[in-house]
Amino acid sequence: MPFTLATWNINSVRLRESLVRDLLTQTGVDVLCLQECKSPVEKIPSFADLGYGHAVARGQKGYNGVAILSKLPLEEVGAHDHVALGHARHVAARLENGVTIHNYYVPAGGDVPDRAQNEKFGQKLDYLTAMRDDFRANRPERAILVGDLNIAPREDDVWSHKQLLKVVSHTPVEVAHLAETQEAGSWIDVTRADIPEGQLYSWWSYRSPDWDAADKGRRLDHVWATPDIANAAHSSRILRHVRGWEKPSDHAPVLATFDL
Amino acid sequence: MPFTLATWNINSVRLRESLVRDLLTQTGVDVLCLQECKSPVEKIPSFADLGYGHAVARGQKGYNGVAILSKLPLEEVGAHDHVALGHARHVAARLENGVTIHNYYVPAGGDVPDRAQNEKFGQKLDYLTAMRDDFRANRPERAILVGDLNIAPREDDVWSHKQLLKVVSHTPVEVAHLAETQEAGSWIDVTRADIPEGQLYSWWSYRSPDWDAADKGRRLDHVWATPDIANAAHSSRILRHVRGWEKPSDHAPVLATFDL
DNA sequence: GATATAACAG
DNA sequence: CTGTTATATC
Repeated sequence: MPFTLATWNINSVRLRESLVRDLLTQTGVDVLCLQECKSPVEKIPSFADLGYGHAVARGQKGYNGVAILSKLPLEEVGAHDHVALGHARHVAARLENGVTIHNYYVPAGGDVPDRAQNEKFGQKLDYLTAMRDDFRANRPERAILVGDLNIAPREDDVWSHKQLLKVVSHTPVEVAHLAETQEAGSWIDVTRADIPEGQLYSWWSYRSPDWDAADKGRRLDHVWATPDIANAAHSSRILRHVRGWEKPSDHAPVLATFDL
Repeated sequence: MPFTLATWNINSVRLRESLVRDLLTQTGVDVLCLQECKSPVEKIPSFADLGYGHAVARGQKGYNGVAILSKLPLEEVGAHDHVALGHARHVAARLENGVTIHNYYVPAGGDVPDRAQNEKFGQKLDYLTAMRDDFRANRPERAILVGDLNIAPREDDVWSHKQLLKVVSHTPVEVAHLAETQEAGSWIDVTRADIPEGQLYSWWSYRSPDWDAADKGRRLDHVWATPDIANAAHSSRILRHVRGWEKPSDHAPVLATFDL
């Protein structure tokens, strides 16, 4: 049974409930992973009427928050609080086909890319290290990892590699940490396996009103899979037009289909 | 030349720019006096494209603020800061026919109708006294006074005279202060001269979702004129339906026409 | 209930 | 620029 999965940083699931509904209706994805729900779990809207009767989530009042909405039955298999930040940044669930889905929202890391000056930057790096150590300790199998990892690793994942080398999300130290995390789980970057060439972005700042023309984007949102199922993946795509919807999130949904 | 004038507490002119445009387009009033613009003067939207190329205003950042928008040429003739509150609560302008328009936003007065317990209530009374003294010192002629006076003077200006006797806006001491202010300028209550009988409200609280059915209103917004021009007034009306517009102000516009 | 402000975070 | 949380005001 092939299934299609999407990851989307929604930047408030309550404010953008109608956008989530539009995405679900228009794409019919089987699984939607959301980040930055900014909502306690009990106040996350239900999408059961659209066929998404299965959901697992972690939430808190004004910040962070992750949710997995699904047409297919789901079993929650835990949630990490790496670095003990007390943040709702991860939840995991297993489908009936045995595939585990990890939904992550990695800390943004603040403005200054220096852990001596900026505590948040250190927490971001430590968070990635904790993820790495977890994957080393518990090697993932038949697993998919999606989410807003807040790092654009490749030169063609940003609008200007040179201008972003010292900008949080594309600094060499972050990219190195992300690479270690990826290697630790033998994760395959499904989006880039499918679309190996060319500029690819999933986020455009709110601060540029002319985001589409200026196109100063970054690929912060990712779909990864373990090698045992990575070759089942295809049809990866980023729904750029969603960034242009009325009152949009600053992130666009990233999709992939798995024949499993 | 007859001209029609409206007064409307808009509760943020920037948030409700489209409502102001709708009112101007649908009524074609010659002069619109706004209160609670909640905007610095330089950030008040322009309505010149609708024919309202003349405007005078006083404003401050988050509170108060008054503006007169006009199709007819206007000359600003000053603004009072009664009681030296530093609030933008009055502006006056003169039309080419020699009529002076005063636009007032009298302080609301807080919750407790006792100047010993509630400083704001004292300021409201003092504001009215200062208005009175000004009219005694400078007797108005060929003048119109409009605005949110935050007092419903008559029994039929409130949904329940009895239940509001101790509620700020309808207490005897406020009504007495308003009467002195009115007498000092020999002001005629144009709305009540035109519509002498029956309940008449211009404000319904946001706190009642069912404002229309419950109809617990108060007439806080007034149109007054000096005796030399008061008999030229007719066709007074309160646009109650505007209170039911999408994202409304809690006040409805009050209109009058003057044949001058 | 509905505006505003401010500080914080993205 | 766009969210959140608070608080203050009407």
